[in-house]
This record gives sequence, structure tokens and C-alpha cells, in this order.
Amino acid sequence: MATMHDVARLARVSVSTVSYVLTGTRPISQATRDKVLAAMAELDYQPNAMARGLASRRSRILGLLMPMDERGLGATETAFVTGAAAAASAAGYHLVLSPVGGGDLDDLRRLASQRMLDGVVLMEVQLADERVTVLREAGVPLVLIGRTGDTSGLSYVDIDFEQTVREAVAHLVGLGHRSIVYVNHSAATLASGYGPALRTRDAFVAAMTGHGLEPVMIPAEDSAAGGRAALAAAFAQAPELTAVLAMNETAIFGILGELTGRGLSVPDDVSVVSMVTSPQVAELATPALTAMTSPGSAMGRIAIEALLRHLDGPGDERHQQLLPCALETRGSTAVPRRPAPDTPGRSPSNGG
Amino acid sequence: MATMHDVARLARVSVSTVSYVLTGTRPISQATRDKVLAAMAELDYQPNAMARGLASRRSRILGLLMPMDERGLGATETAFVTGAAAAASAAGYHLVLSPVGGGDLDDLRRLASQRMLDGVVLMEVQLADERVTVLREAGVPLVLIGRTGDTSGLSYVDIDFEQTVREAVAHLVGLGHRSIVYVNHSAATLASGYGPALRTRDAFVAAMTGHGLEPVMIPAEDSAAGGRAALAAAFAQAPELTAVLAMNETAIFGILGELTGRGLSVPDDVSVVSMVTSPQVAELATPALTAMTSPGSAMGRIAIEALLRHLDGPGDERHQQLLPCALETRGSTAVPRRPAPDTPGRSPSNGG
DNA sequence: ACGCTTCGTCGAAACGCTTCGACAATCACT
DNA sequence: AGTGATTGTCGAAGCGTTTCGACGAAGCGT
Repeated sequence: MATMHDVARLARVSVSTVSYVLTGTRPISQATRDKVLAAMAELDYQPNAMARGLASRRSRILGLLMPMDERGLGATETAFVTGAAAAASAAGYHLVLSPVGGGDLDDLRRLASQRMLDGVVLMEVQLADERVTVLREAGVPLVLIGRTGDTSGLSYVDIDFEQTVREAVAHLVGLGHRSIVYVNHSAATLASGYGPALRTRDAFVAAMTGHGLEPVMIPAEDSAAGGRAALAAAFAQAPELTAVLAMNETAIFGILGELTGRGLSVPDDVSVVSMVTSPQVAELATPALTAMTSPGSAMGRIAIEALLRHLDGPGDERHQQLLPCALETRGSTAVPRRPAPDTPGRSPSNGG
Repeated sequence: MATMHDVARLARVSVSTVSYVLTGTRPISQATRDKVLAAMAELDYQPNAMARGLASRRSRILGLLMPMDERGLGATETAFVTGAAAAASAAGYHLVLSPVGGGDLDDLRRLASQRMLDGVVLMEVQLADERVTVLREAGVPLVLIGRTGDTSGLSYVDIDFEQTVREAVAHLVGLGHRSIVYVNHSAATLASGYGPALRTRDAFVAAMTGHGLEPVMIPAEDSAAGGRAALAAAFAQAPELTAVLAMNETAIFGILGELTGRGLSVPDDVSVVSMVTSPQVAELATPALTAMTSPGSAMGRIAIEALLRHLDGPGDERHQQLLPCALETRGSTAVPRRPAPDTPGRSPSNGG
């Protein structure tokens, strides 16, 4: 393995000159530069990342911290990752994914304090997330995908859940649906303070109330069985339901299965909208799902770009940005077959 | 950030002594050790990974190189990753995932030559995989998940596709199915030399022939639409089919949808077996899929352990291991409703 | 009491790079 | 021609570890 010394000797210049050619920190004449580059090519020289990192106190490595649970990464998360990796690579940085789970906070602390990562993008952020605290204490530049409850002083990119839910509800109401059930993540997930679950819940209540309709939310385990159970619960609570809105890529398959099992057709009897879903997953179902399409790779890219800005300028401007999901109409929504009953018995107290 | 010097000064010992306490390279008396540990705790000392890496020429970082395509990681791949991460962490190594695509071979070469990774596990290996060549030339210790055509001198862990296909076919034949269609990955994937697709193809031909049955294989794009098209093609080629074997987690949903669309019931009219599938995905379908369950986290763990053995002992023993998938019977397979026609017109030449 | 290991510790030399201060040479103005 | 800024290069001092050789102090058999 050739070192900088070898290159310098072969090119008959000093080591520092070679370094300047590489980093562009100081001007180097064309003639010298050519000599050096030729020597590097001849020796097949590759700078040693460790040495460079030690001397410059910059590893040029960015971390993408993502808890990996059993379920795997959906196409949505994968799009984040590829977007982020592309952005990092374009800026001359490496992006490494670290599958730090929720439990190993010490592991995270070690990772952060070892000065191996120039900065970090944190995924799947909880409303109260200790990882954020750990990382901030360690002084690691940080950008969130998602956001904590208190975002002061924090940079983040997140989905605009409020807007997304509003659009989804508007789409269904526009078709004539009056009884819409929202299938959320599990009760445990809600209790753990998972932002997307809480925000969409609140947004759903607001949107439905705004239309003068009663909001019914059902939590569901992240599994097909969970989806089935949720649908049963939904019919128990709102027998007249004609539409299901779901943010649970796993449960939704159970919902569809149960609907078919009950002899109900999608979309004629019941319309289904999936929230924050990638086209790939939406196409998996039969019929293909009308969905609020997640912003995909853009979110990863934006997060990395914000992080890089933090690294360069020590400026204190925080990047806080919400991205909407776009409604993509496919085959799972339609005008309801049974006409909307004009407001069922138990009308909302604040009714209109 | 405290350095080793600070610790040494506070503990009134030399830097090297601190280092020996940390690495255990040389014996240190209990008294000294305690002093040093106390000093480290007081200063909240964390060793600098770069400096350590530079001096020891060991980064204690392992790379898991996985091409990230649009589709995302299935639960199967995720299980590999978590298994690998756990094994690495247990051995005091960090595991980083690098989403190097197939295209950026130069990127890979750079990553490998920068001496930032002590070793590498390569996923999604093609039969002729240039990445293997690049990595070997760079002299990076390497373990494959999957395998190339020529595995001499290479360590790998892979699924025993031959055995898996044999078992799947045996299961269906045992139920009484005579006309079984195998839905593989796309023609393009086959042409690109993707090992699993090719090995299962050959294994399927062998297994069917062994039972005196005619093997019919249909390639399918990795999408629901691809699955639908494949099923149509399957009925065109083998109208009497009663069972589908598929190794294509995406297409299988299209297959199920198309089956339902044609008014055929699963499993009464047509049985379906999914190959190399995680329980999570199998449960997503309605009915839940009988599947050959992938070895999951074990594969990742075994790969990392093999890699670590390479790092320690410079021994030349290669680790080559095949893991079978286990048959898990769920609701998608049953005795065929229409009795097997006693061998249709075009009987296999080597018939029994 | 004699050499001989083994134990515990130290100082100093790497590891391969970046970066700072210095300095000669060139250039552009007066 | 003289001044000051600019350009291009060099040598050396780090960056925070590990690791090697050395060496005094014990412990052992004789």
C-alpha cells in the first residue's frame, strides 16, 4: 500500500505538496500538480482514511442511525436511505447505516464519542427521544428525520402529517363518504410517544370535526392479524362505515383480507386509503391502493444537505422542514355504494 | 474531549500503561489498573477511533455491503442485517451498512482501499460478481452471503436452494399435485446471472423430473403486475396447473390477486408455496402462505463469525456453508380439488 | 547469594496524514 | 528600482493511539 511519502518521493516534491494537491487547501502550479497526479496514478495511491481523519479531525463519514425492527425496511424507508446515500456521495462523504436499536443507548454514546462520525441523521424519532439527548450531549451535528416534541434548536425534516391527513380525508369526503375510520399504529406505539401516530390521530380528529363528521380511530398491531382485528373493531364501533384510512403498511393487508372475507368489495362497499406509502407497496394490493405517497428519496437528500451545511458553517441556523405526501388515486377508493345515511343516531356533540 | 494523556497524567502513570489497561496487551497490576480506570471514569474518557485505527491498523469496523434497490429490504434481508449487527457488536466490532449499488465499482474500490473496513460481508452476490474481484484485489477479508459461480478460495454462507426446492416440490407432490408451475424472478434477472434464480431453476427441473413430472418455469417481473402476467402465462402453458411455487416476494401478491380475480380459490383450486420467505411476509397474504422460511438472522451471524475468524487467524481455511429453508405449512396449500389427471398428453421423455 | 525468568512499567518511535509558519520567486504598482 | 502582496513550495510539528525495547523489581531453583 503506497503512502503519501512514496508519492512525494516519486514526484520529487514534499509530502505537504502532495497533500495540497489532494485537498486543494493551497494553490499548486499546474506542472507540479501533474507530476504528483502522475505519481499517484503510477503507485495506485489511495489515501488512508484513518490517518486523514486523525490529522484533519474530520472522518468524512456520516451516520444514518435507524432502528431495525423485525418488520424490515419498507420501500419508504429505503427511499430515504438511497436519497441520503446519493447526497452524501455527491458531497464526497460516505454514508454508513448503523442499525442501533432503541435499547443500546450506551452503544450509541460510544459511537458518538469516538469521533468517527462527522454528523448523524436520526430516523424514526420518538416525541421524547433519549437518543437525541445523547447525541446532543456528545456534540455530534444532528439532523432528524421525524421530530421530537420540543424541536427548539434542532434540525429536522419530517412529513407534514397534518396536511397529509387533511388531504386524505378531503378526498374521501369529496367522494361522498361520511363514516370514515382511521386505523393507526398499535396502542403500545401510541403510548410510547411515536410522533407520526400521535400527529395523525390529532389531525384526523381535527379534519373530521372540520367536516362535521365523527372521528373514529382504531389502533392496530403491525401485522396482518392486527389489521383484521382492527377492521372487526371498526365495524363494531361504526357499522355504517364506508371508508378506511390506514397508516400501517402491514396491517392494511389484513384489512383488505378481512374485507374480502366478509364479502365486501373494495372499493364499491368500502374505500381504502393508505397513508405515507410508497407506490411499490400500493401496487402490491389488489386492487392497487389509493395512497398518500411519501416524499421518498427527497427526504433523505434534504436531511443530508442540511447536515452538511451544519458541518461547514458553524452558523446556528436550524433547518426545519415539513414535506407533504401527495395523493395518488388508484383503485381502492370510489363513491360509496350505499348512500351516506344522513348523520347516524349518535351525532357529534359539536355537530353542524 | 479527554485524551489518553489526560488520563495518564491524572492517574500518574505513563500513556502506554493506559493503553495496556485498555487493550490488555500486557499485564498490569490491579492497583494500577484501578487508578487508571478511575481516571478514565472521572474524565469520561472515550478512545479516539481514528487514532486507534491508525496506530493499530485495525478499525474494528466491518462493512455489510448491500445493493439497495427500489424495492426496499424485505424482512428476510433485514433479519440478515440484524443478525450480523448483533454478532459484530458482541465481538466488539461496529457493523456499518454501505448501500453501494452495482454501478459504482470505483466507489467500492475506494472504500476498500482506504483501509477503513477491517473486513466485508457482501450481500446479493451474482454468479459472476465484479465486486468480489475488486475486493479480493484490494486484499480485504471477505465473506459472501450468496455465492459466485466459482467459489474456490472464497468464504460464503448461502441458502441451500437445491434442498429447499426439493422439499417444496416434495410437499406439493405429497399433497397430490402433478402440475406445478415455478414462478421465478424476471428473465433479465436470470440473464444477469443471479445465483438464486438460476439455482432454483435447475433444482426445480431436477426435482420435477425426479418425480416424473414436467417442469414448467415462468419468469416474472418483481411487481404485482409481473405476478399477474406470470400467472396468465402459467395457465397458457399448463392449463391443468394446480399449484404454484414462487420465489418472488413481490410478484406473489400479484399471483394471489390474479387467482382471486379468476374466481379460483387458494388453496382449494390452486395451492401456492412461497420460497425463501419470512414469516412476516407469509402472514401478510390471505390466506397466509405456506412457505420455505429463510434462515433469517442466523445467516448474518454466521457470516460475521466467519469473517472475524479470518481476521484473527491468518489461517487459510475457508468457510463454506449452506443453510436450508424450513417448510412452514400455512393456509395456502392443500390437496388439489380436481384430481390429478393421470399424466397429461405430453409426458416427460424419461417418464416413470 | 547467584543467575534466570516473569511481571509491571516507562519512554519513544511509529502510524499516514494535515496544517502552520517560513521563505524564495514572481508580479503589480508606484 | 523599491515596496508590498501573491504564489508555490518546503520542513516540521502535531493528531491520539499502539507497540517495541528497555529496565528495575520480584520470585524461583540451586
